[in-house]
Amino acid sequence: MINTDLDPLDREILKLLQQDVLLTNKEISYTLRKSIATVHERIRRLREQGYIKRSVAILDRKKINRSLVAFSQVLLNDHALSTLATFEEEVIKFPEVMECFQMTGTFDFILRIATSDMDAYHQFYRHKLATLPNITSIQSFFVLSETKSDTAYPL
Amino acid sequence: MINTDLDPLDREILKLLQQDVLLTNKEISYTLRKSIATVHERIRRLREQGYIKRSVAILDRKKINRSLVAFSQVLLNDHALSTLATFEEEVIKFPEVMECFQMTGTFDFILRIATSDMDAYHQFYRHKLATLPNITSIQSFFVLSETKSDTAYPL
DNA sequence: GTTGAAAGACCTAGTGA
DNA sequence: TCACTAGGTCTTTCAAC
Repeated sequence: MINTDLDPLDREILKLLQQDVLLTNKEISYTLRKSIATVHERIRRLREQGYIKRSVAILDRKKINRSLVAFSQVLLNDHALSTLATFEEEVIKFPEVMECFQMTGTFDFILRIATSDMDAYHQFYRHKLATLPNITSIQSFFVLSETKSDTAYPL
Repeated sequence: MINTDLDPLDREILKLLQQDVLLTNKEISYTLRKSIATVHERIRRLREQGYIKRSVAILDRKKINRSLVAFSQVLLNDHALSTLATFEEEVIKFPEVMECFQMTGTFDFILRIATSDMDAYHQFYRHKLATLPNITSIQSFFVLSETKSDTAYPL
């Protein structure tokens, strides 16, 4: 697919939808001084071409009993393809694991873990994460406060 | 406010909206075998009570030229309130900084940085991040691959 | 690519059960 | 909680520019 670059109107629409995807075409068209049909067509194209991957509700994690967030750095015994693949396959099955990235540097993976409290993290660590094969070390860091947490990319 | 706990219907609705917030009340009511009026009232309450914080479009970062993601661990010279506050105030102004968490452990903050490539990261590091006052050290790790990246909490 | 108009779908609030 | 209703809003399509 040709990477049809975004023009200024596309960018303005994406900025708005990154903040609030429930904005109506009418509201957007008013804000950007374009017709409803134009806005509608642009958004249809942005979805079809994959610029907009998903539209999701963001929950307040403290209200649903996920007050503790940890980042866990995992180092594996070796880097055989099967070792990496097995770790990835298994770790993403844990519901506590919100994100898993393979990394450059002094460890192999970084995980973002969300649990209700330290006790729940401990249970997760001891009975789930640490039981996976080929793990050399796990180092965990806990979030004290969220200074900024944004899903919107500047455009 | 009393923390009115979520009942099974609330949880099912939140599960669906975390995956796709554009589902119509009609579709949800069909899936969960409830009336549209019931679904409508539940969602209204979930928003009002703050369970649903925001509804956002998630973009494909590779398509908008943010291919490189880094985690940067920052250690400050001291932990005076003003030192912490100044760092936070300044760092969240950088558009490359998607997230900033104050952490427990051997460093003070972890940042998630999104840039177009390593050169852009280098520019950010050299001319923005490293110029902030009272920084002792910055250690950066780069994402090789995204194994899992979810905004939806299991319920 | 953009526009206005028109038809159909959906939202929302209300009533009564 | 549900079924039903009705007015108002929004989506989606399309011929025309």
